[in-house]
Amino acid sequence: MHRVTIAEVAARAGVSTATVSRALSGRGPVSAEVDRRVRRAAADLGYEVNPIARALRNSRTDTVGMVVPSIGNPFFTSLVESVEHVLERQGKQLFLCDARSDPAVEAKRLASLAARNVDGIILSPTHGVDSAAAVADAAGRLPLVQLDRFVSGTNTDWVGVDDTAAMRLILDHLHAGGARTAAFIGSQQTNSSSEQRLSGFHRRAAELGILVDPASVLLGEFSTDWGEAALARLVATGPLPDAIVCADDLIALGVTRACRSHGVDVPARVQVTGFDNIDFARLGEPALTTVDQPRDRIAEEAVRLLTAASQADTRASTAHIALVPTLIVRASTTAS
Amino acid sequence: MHRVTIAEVAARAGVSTATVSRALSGRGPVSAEVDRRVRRAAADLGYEVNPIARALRNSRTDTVGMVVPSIGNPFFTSLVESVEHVLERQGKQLFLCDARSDPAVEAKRLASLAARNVDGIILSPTHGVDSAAAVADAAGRLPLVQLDRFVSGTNTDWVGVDDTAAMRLILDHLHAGGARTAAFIGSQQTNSSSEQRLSGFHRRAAELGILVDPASVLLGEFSTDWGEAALARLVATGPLPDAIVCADDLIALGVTRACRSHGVDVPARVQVTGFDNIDFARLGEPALTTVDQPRDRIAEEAVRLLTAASQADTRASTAHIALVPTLIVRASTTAS
DNA sequence: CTGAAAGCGCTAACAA
DNA sequence: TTGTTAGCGCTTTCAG
Repeated sequence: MHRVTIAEVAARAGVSTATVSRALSGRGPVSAEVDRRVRRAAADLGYEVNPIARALRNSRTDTVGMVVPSIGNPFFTSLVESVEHVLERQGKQLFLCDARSDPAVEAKRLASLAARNVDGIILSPTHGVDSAAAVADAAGRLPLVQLDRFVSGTNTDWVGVDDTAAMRLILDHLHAGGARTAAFIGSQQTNSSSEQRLSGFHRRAAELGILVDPASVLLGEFSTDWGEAALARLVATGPLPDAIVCADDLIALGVTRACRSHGVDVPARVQVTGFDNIDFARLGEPALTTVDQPRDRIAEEAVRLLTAASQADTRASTAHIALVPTLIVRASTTAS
Repeated sequence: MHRVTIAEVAARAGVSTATVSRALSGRGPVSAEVDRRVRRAAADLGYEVNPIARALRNSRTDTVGMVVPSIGNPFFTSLVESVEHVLERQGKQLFLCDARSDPAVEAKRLASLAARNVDGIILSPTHGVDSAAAVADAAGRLPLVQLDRFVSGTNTDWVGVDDTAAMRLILDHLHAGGARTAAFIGSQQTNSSSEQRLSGFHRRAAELGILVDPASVLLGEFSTDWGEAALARLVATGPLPDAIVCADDLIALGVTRACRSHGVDVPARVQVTGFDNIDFARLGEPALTTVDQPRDRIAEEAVRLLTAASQADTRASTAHIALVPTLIVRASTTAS
């Protein structure tokens, strides 16, 4: 299985390798006649560029790296899909890595991507603090934009959703549905999404006069298991609130499932909301009211920022783009 | 942002680049003293190998490519997680690609992986027929093992689950639960999983004397939407069967959801089963009885086959490894 | 045990 | 417009 090289194409077309390179890459002057001969020869031989040789020469790979906290979380996979779609239009490849919610793994992946000379990195950081060193390091070496979450103390581009606005939408809706007390089930405050959503929750609840028992703010992780466990705890410890605001759809799915097994009626006894609008949110029982993240927009902006960063030599001021989310009303809440 | 090269390490250690290479890669004789000096210099300078240069020289990348039909399908993402886990133990990286259920995209990804000199490819093919050319081509260039599904007419290693055995488990269980008529909701017969599951279904149903109305074999795609649509069709066209066997969990989740909205009691009126045992199967209402695929085993075997294939020069006989699945009984069926 | 030198496949000066 | 040449960073003969 021999790999055809540019030299063989050159020989067959009767020109030099430089000319072949110019003809095939389309930059550099080539006469129409020679161009034709070269393309012909390349086609005959079944020539394909060797991206590795090209990368070594150019230190560019036309590849973007992406690192997400967990490929098992449907929100991130759909974000990946959006990003890949945008990149494809630019003829770039995506190199996807899973950090397995572990800053150490994440650091390895970032280093490896940088070593592989990807043209830029799109990262949704695993941890708001522990990810800092690796992120700063990677950002110092190549263009990097953070997605959805960001690491405190880093100074890179970021694009995500306005969590505070989202919480406003959610709480206003719950309030309209009659909620006067509320609980919050989220993840440990180890990432920005979690923090922003919780603080947005507290703020709007206060403004609306919705009571939040500190004991009913439960922080675990972004998973259905945690949602189930947290609801069990709420049931055990006291009277249920009118509404339970969850930091993401996985948690909310766990909560509604636990409500079913505990005989708690959703939304009649307690309203429940999610966050992200993953596909499965529709399928819960009841279907989840949630906040939709404009993934395609997020992906587009991220790629745009990356492209801009690779072109500008001067590190221009960094951008923080917070997109406005949309409330998706379904059966797990009462207001229309 | 300058990248440290082997030459700089050599200069600092007062040796040649060849010696540095030998010391750092650990092959080739190096005196203890020199070895220490080199490592010291490398550490001081923060040297990291350039994987691109190494790949160009060695035509090996320590990277395995993986192509799945859809990264949005949780079954495939969990398979990816398993594979990555196994590879990590061997110090290899995974390059993941999404074929978006499109043989044309898949072909591009395969070609691109081959061009990038990955050491091998793990593929779950999108289409049983249309994927053939690209798969054969890729398999001719480097080690390739198919996972879960396979393309007819190709001759590569394969590892997956014994679909026929799985259908036996499912139908025996449904039969024990009293089912005497059954429907099948699957995807178009464009991939082997689909075909095998359907034929396994028919065979065991016949053996057990379970009646299958040809009109109740509905083929669409692996998605919740299709599950919902198919159930609506079953409801519209006639008396429901005692059981609905779905070709994967996504379909089953759609079916149970539609059952709720159509007021069909699961499992009292109709039993429903899924396939794959994705995380969300537990969360449906009712929780899904399904068949668990031993993902970790599948991943392990796949990587093992790949490694074997890269080492043997002679293309040994190809292996087809069908692992035995396990029935997971939950609330969507009646037998215990 | 170590160094010199060639070369993986490609592209960008520089010359012609 | 085209060819010659050097070199990206690394590994591996081949001499010493």
